[in-house]
Amino acid sequence: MESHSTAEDESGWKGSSGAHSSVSRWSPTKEQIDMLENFYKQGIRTPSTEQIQQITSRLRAYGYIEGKNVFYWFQNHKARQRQKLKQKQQSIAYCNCFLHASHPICQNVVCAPYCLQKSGFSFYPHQPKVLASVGISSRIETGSFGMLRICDGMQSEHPDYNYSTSNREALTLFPLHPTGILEEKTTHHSVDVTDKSFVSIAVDENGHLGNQPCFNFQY
Amino acid sequence: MESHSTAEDESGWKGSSGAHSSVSRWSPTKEQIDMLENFYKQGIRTPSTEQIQQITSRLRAYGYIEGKNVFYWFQNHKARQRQKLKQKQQSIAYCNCFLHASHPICQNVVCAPYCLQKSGFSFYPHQPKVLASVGISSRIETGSFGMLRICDGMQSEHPDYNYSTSNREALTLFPLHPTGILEEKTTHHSVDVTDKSFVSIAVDENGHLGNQPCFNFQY
DNA sequence: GCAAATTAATGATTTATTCAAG
DNA sequence: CTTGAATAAATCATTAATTTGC
Repeated sequence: MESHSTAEDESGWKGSSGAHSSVSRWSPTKEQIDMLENFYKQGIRTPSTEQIQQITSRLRAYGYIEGKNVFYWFQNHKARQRQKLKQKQQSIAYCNCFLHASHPICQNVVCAPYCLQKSGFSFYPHQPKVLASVGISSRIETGSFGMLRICDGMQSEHPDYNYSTSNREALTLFPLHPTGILEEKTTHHSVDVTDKSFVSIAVDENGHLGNQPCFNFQY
Repeated sequence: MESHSTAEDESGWKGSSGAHSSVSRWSPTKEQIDMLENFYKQGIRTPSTEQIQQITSRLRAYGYIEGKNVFYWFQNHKARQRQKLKQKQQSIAYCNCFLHASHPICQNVVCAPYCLQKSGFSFYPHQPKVLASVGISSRIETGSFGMLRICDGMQSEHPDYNYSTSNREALTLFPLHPTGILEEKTTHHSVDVTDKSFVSIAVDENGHLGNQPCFNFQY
C-alpha cells in the first residue's frame, strides 16, 4: 500500500489506469475523507479558492482529486450535516410536544422553543466567532464565488497532476485565514414557514437557538 | 467612443483605470448586454465551459469581462425570465378564475390549467428540442458543472487580457454544439406546492404546459 | 438643475433540490 | 442508501434609476 504520489490503483477512479476518461465520478479514499472531515471539524465550511487549492494539493497525496471535488464535498457535507441536525431538532421538538403540551398531538406544527437548556459544550469546535472589526461583509472577505467550472475541470480530460509540490511549506492550512470565521451569519432560518407546513426553528449550524445554545449531542 | 481593445473608461469598472482593484462588481456595457441577450435568444441557457470562454472572449472586445460574469449572467437571466413568466402565468390563471369559475373569488389558489389553447408560435426561437439518441442524461452531455471558481477569477486581481485573439476563427458560436439543446427537461415544476400557498402550474420555460403550448405573448 | 433619499435591477453567493453512480 | 455532481431557487449586496425637496 503505497498510497500516494502518482496515479495508481487507488487513484479514486475506476479505470485503474489513472486516465479516468469519461468514466463517472470521483470516489474519495478513506484517508481523503478522514482529512476532509478533519478540516470540517476545524470549522471550515465554505473554503475559499486558495483553501480549496491547498486542501486539494494535500489530499492528492492520497489519491486522485480535483478542486471541484473538494468544493462539492464541503457543499454536500455542510448541507447534509445541516439537514441531519434539522431532523434531529424536529424530532426532539416533536417529542417535547408530548412531554409538555396540553394538546396530545400537534402533528404538523412543531412547538418551537422547547430546547434542552444547554448541556455544557457547543458542538463543532468552531473557530471563534469574532466579528470583523472592519466593516466589510463576509462575502467580500472570503473572496469566494459560488462555483468553479471554466478552468478547474475545464480541460480536465487530462488531470495531469501538475500542481507541483512547490509551495508545500506555505500550507498553514489549519490556523487559516479569517475566512471561515465570518460565514456563520446565523443562517436566517428565522421562522421560515416555507414548504411542508412545518414551522422550522430559528437555529444556526451549531444548534443554537438565537443566542441560546439548544442541545448538543451528535451522531 | 472607441469602445474596444484595451481597458479604458468603458471598462465596466468604476475605477476608470482598468485596474478595478477591490471595487466590487462587474457592470456590463450596453453592447455586452445586447450580445448576451442575443445569445440567450439563440437558445443558450446553460453555456458549457467552452461556450463561456468563447462568449467571454468575444464580449471582451466591448469592455472588461470574465468568464464568471458570463456564467452568472446566464444563471440570473434564465432564472429571472422564468420567474417573470411564472408571474404572468399566475396572473392569467387568476384572471381566468374570474372568467370561468363559479366561485366569485378564489384568492389563494390558482385554478391551474385554464390556458389559452395555443396561439400558433412558440416563444423563444429555441434550438429544436431533439431528444438525444444516446441514452445519456442531459447533465452528463453538457459537461457543465454548476460553478466555476478556483481558476477563473482565481488570481484575477490582474485581469490581464491574456486570452489572446488566437483561436478567433474557431468561434462558430452560433451554430453551437448540441449542448444547449437538452437542457430543458421540462423543468419539473410538477405542481410544487411550495411557499405562498400558491399552486403553481407545470410548465416549461416556453410556457408549455406538459406538451401543450399554453399561451405565447411576451412583454 | 442637482444631490440626498428611495426604489428597482441585477451581479454575486449561498442553500435547497434533484439526479444518478456505486 | 449513501453521496458525488449539477442545477435551480432564494438571498444578499451593490449599482442604476427614480423620485423628492430645495
